[in-house]
Amino acid sequence: MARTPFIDKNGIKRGAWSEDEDNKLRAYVENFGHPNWRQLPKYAGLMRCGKSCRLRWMNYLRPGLQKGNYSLEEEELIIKLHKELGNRWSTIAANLTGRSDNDVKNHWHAHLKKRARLTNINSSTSTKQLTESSQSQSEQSCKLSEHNDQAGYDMKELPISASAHLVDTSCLLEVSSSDLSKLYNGIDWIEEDHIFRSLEQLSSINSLEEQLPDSFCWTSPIDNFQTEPLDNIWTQPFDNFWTQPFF
DNA sequence: AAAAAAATCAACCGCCATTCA
DNA sequence: CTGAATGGCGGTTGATTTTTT
Repeated sequence: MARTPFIDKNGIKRGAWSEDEDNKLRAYVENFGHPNWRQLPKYAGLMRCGKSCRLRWMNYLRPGLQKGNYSLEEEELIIKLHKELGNRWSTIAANLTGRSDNDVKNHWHAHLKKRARLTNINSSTSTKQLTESSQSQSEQSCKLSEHNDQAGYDMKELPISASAHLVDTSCLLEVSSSDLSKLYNGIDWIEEDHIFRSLEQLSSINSLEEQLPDSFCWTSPIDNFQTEPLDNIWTQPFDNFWTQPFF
């Protein structure tokens, strides 16, 4: 993951930090603070440049930092703030406890970008409606075919069906067709390359739950699903499937 | 089992704003 | 005012790990 450590032509160490370096930096900052990052490595006994020390402290060593395991609430907040603020990562990170701007930025690019795009695609069905739909469990209908993916998200795996019903707040759409109900968790579902097929009776949902992302929010109206790889699904007959355009 | 592709994420780079001599 | 020093920010990279083929 990290870059291979090396000494540059000025005698400055670069690349991944060793545990020993971490300890030196941590010990120094905890005792003396960081009034001057450029001077710090000299006094802390580090061969790093000040910039590297600052980065290491801010993104990794700083107390109270939280790594990984973003909650659904955090992810939704990031998406919301990004929509309002754009790529102002430090401002966005400041609204989350224990997250560095670098970490938030990485998480955005790795996990949230596509989901946010779908949220935009679904903007004709507002967040308000999404919430109301979830609370009342009434079905809010929207035409998938009306959605225009201006952001260029690759929707190649999604068939267009007659209608879609929002069923909860975590980008879940229940897609209905004449003889088959399918469910997908927006982007996460596509990333997983699975389709969630509704079955009338299913003894267990364990296998599905294991494959869902941590952020997945299970909702009561959909009790029984099983997963199948997309390839399996697409080889099976499907009403109007091949005549319907993709989006 | 092996190779290729994708994902991950720590660290780097260049630029900008502010401070200060 | 000017310019150097500094902290901070956002875009990007790339080594390693994980997943897929």
